[in-house]
Amino acid sequence: MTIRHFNKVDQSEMSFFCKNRSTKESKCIIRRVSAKRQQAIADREAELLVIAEQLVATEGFANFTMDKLTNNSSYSKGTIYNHFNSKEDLISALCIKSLKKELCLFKHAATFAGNSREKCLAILYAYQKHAFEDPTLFMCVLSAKTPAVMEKSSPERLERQEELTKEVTQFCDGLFTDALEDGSLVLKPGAELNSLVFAMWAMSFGTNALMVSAGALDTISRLDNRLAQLDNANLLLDGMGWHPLSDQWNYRDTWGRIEQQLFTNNPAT
Amino acid sequence: MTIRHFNKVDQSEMSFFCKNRSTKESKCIIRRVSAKRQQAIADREAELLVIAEQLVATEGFANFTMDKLTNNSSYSKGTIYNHFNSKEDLISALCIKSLKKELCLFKHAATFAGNSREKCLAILYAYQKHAFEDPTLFMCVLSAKTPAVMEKSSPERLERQEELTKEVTQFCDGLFTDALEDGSLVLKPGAELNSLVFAMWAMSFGTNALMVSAGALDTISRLDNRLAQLDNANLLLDGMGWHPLSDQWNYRDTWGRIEQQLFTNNPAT
DNA sequence: CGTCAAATATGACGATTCGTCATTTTAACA
DNA sequence: TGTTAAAATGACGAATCGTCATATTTGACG
Repeated sequence: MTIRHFNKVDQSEMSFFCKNRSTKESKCIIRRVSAKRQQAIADREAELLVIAEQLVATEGFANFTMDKLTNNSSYSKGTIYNHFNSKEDLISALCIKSLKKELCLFKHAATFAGNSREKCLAILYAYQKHAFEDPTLFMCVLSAKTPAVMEKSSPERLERQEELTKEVTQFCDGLFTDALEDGSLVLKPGAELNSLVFAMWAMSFGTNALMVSAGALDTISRLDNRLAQLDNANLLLDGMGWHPLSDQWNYRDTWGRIEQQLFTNNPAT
Repeated sequence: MTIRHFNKVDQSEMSFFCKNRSTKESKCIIRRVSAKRQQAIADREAELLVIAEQLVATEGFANFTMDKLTNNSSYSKGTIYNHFNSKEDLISALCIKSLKKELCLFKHAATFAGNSREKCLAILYAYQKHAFEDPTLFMCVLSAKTPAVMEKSSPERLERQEELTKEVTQFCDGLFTDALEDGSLVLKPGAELNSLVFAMWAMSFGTNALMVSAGALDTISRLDNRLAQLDNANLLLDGMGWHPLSDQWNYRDTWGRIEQQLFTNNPAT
């Protein structure tokens, strides 16, 4: 069960290790932690997250315990609590992992060769793909917004979450700005760019959240999973007046091309 | 802290009491539980939910425990576990309470005197009002969709949740059907009524969920809370082609009238 | 009104799980 | 190789969960 080997992991994402262990009377000579060790810690954190994700996926959130994580990893409880100061903090970390994956997918999606509205759809395709391929991770984003988790996870991780969320929205801002510049999107009087971005975010988040978590309801299961996000987006983007409108362009075709060109054979991970 | 008195509560919502205690060798004469007692049980369940909600609101989900519920009520642990077979089951019950309140508000909203699109907005207004006035309860709906809760709450409650959700969507179906009949809404070729209802659901749910749970993010906090739901809805409904379109009608005015006529002085609860 | 059996309430208890901390181990640097 | 700070360990106390044997209450019936 235990995963043996991992590629090196970006250290900048490492948790703030040892934060409460600063010696009261610190010597003037502070021994710098070696890069090698730092790397080892970052790798281990990634390893722990993978194991945690597997456990959550197979046994469910409810049955996931820190003790099980301990038993399924090669580390001790104390070590694990050096990384995550509570179970909720770990959920928060999974949420961050999810956001980072999203951002990565989004950037890949933005390379789609097409008009501005098609690029927007590419992002949404990536979002949906993420939610469906990795529902555990996607649900972590949802769970992390839950008071139960927010209240007990470390301030550092909450801040990181916020940072990443902001980064995502800024990324989307860019898409809309481009569309405004090339004239395919024109702000209606009284409308703001911000509110358009928020609308798209709310719509796509709501769509994914309902599909993943309430997919069993027959109101939803009767829909075509692969097209729900596209259909919803088309309604909204038409409403914004983002050209070409859906009756002037075959976006179903676009959807297929996005899948083929960006997300087959050569997936970005 | 303990609440003393409650009005009578609909018994049909009572949890399936005593379900695992059927005597192995049941006598032929099954003594019927008196209506009075049934009522008492239903009342108590409502009372417990109110206390639980207060506790969650003041101390947060994370710090809410069944022991605290026990201490803050006049009943013992065993009695409480007769109502809710786990902490998660209780969350589920709160979710059901929330859905019932929503449905009630929606029905009240549907009495708004206006065209079909205005009625739709009235529903959304009610939805937003609920989310903002009672965020704890609204978040319960979110939490209840979380695997942690789904996995541990009783099948009966999960079923009830599903039932209520279905009832809400059918209610929305009605709105759309009316609009189709009076011609203010025309299905685009290839579109289905189902997917339009789902789109509106996803949009409004996503909007509320983000506003309530991520409201601290400055991307969101810069928006006008009271109008976000309206603005998003207008974009979407314009995209559906639901007449009168937002440039042909002053829906901001409608929004104000909804508030005044339906939700001031004489609120439905 | 008194009796009795079924329904319901109680809270002590065992089992988990959480998170901590005194101690041991590791590894960087001289 | 020796020294010392950082990091790992796992036993432990506290808190919570959910159960169950026992006590109490209810109300149908004589």
